[in-house]
Amino acid sequence: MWSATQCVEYSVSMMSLPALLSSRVESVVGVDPELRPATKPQFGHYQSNVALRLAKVEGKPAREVAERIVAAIDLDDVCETLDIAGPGFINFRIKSSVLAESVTEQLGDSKAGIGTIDRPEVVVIDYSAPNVAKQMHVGNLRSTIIGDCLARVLRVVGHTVIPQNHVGDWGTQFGMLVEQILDERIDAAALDLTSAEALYTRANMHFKSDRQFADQARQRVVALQSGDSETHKIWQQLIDISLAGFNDSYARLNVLLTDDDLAGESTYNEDLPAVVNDLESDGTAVIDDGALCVFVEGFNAPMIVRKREGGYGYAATDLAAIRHRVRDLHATRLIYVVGAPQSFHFDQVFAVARKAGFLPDNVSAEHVAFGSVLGPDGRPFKTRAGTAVTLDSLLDAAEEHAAPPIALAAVKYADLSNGLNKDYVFDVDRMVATTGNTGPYLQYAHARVSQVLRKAAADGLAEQDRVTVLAEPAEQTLALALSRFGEVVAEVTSSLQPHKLCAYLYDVSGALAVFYEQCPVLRSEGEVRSSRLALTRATQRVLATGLNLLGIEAPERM
RNA sequence: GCCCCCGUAGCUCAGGGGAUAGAGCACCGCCCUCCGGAGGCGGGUGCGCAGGUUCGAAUCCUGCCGGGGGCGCCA
Repeated sequence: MWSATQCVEYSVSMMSLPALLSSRVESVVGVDPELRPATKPQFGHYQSNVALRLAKVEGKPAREVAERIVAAIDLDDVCETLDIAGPGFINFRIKSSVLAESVTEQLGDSKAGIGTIDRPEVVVIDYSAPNVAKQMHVGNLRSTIIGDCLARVLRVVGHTVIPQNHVGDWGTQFGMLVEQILDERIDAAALDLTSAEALYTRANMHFKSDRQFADQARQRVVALQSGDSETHKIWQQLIDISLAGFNDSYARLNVLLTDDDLAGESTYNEDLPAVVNDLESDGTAVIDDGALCVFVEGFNAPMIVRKREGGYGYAATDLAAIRHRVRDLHATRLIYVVGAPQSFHFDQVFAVARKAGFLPDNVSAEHVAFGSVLGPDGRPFKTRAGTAVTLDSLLDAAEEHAAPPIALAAVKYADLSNGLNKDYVFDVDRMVATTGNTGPYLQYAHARVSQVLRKAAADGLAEQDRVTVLAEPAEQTLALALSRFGEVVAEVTSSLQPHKLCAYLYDVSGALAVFYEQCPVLRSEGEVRSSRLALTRATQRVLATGLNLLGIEAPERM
């Protein structure tokens, strides 16, 4: 059901080098040549297996097909002589003058080679969504920073991004919380997030152990939903202290979310009767065992939109949210950055929304399902005390190893650099590490190039803006890596996998490190020096821009 | 019972049907008269098991084994 977004076409305003190569080859062979970065330096810069695939169709030896293709392609202006290798791979080595020109163009581009999309969309991204009266913990971290990264990436290519923070501010637990506050005669306005969470725990225990209290809590939910003023006042106080706590966390995490992005579950409360009415009136939803259900083929359980007692569940809220995002916000792409355990729920909600007409065919809906955070024992992660690790304690631990911007980079990158799908094992030592494939390593690369450029400026060297010499392998490797930036960013806008951007930036940093060791910049002279300075500037821009897309600061000194 | 995800080096993880499967950590060496050593270079008997599709499978299909998650009135 997500195929609509998988075939979005990218046409960049500035044709990137890989795109140029690909289109030239395709014009000859008639199919996507599936150009890939070469797996080994001796195979050139890009490789294609198109001859092997065509050989099967044509019933001819692959090398023969490859020879015919190579003879027909005119790439003399872009590549060195094409090589045919192994069973029939075609290897492309870009002329260093072309590579140099490409990096020069990139350096002059305001977005460092990131293309702008032809058909901008309105994209709603649902992420973060912490629960009121609970501190943010490491589980909330993933949604928040992944969503933040995707928002930045989609925005930079030209989409209109509308973040929606679907805060958990509605439902049964608030009856429990309000009732506990009244029971303990607490002034809710005097609570902070930590004490509210403790209250939550007490309320939960009370609810389970005291039947009378549980009944009162249920009645309190009804009072809340019907607008009882005393109940609503206490609820609002809980919201206020929670939002203040969340904003502290967002500020500390340096993410873009603001109060403008808040759209908690409660905001859809008034829509629910109408939404459910729509479903019921056209027969999409039917009463079953007292509850109003939607049965969808392929799902072994119905989606309950209205409970037997008449209350609405979170399925109804999510349907209302979809309706709002499509009808009022005019979104054509909906993205949900929510944990993998919710996969069934979202599959079902999307299917029901399609059936009900809330989700037209021209609007896509994707669940970016990320894995759970596990402890070293492979079980969902808890502290020794059995509670989730708070965000603040994790950041505190990281700041014992490095200054705040570096520590934050370590934590964010440790998370973003993992594939989304899999659960990942939480390890404080690894998350706060600053050596190896880490956020601080990328920042360090940026700080090094910044240092070189700072010294160049101090030496009276004007900003160089042309790469003209790429004689050394280390220079070529770096230039080649830089030229791929736009493709990688475009890939992330469709696959929604931030770890690919991480891997790319790590590649660039590695190429930079080798260049830095082998190719003196300031101690070289003449055209070599000016070219290397330009290459250094291009590297700085790609690293700074890329880190920014990850939501990570790129300091010039560290 | 049914469904989804996962299983790759000692550990944590990348791998878009293609060439000799790669990083980081850890461990052992080496590299500072050299733009920043948070660095570079060198060191490896690893794709859970068994079939299948294919010229070619870590990747696709089937069945097992192992781990996690989900499956009508919590959100």
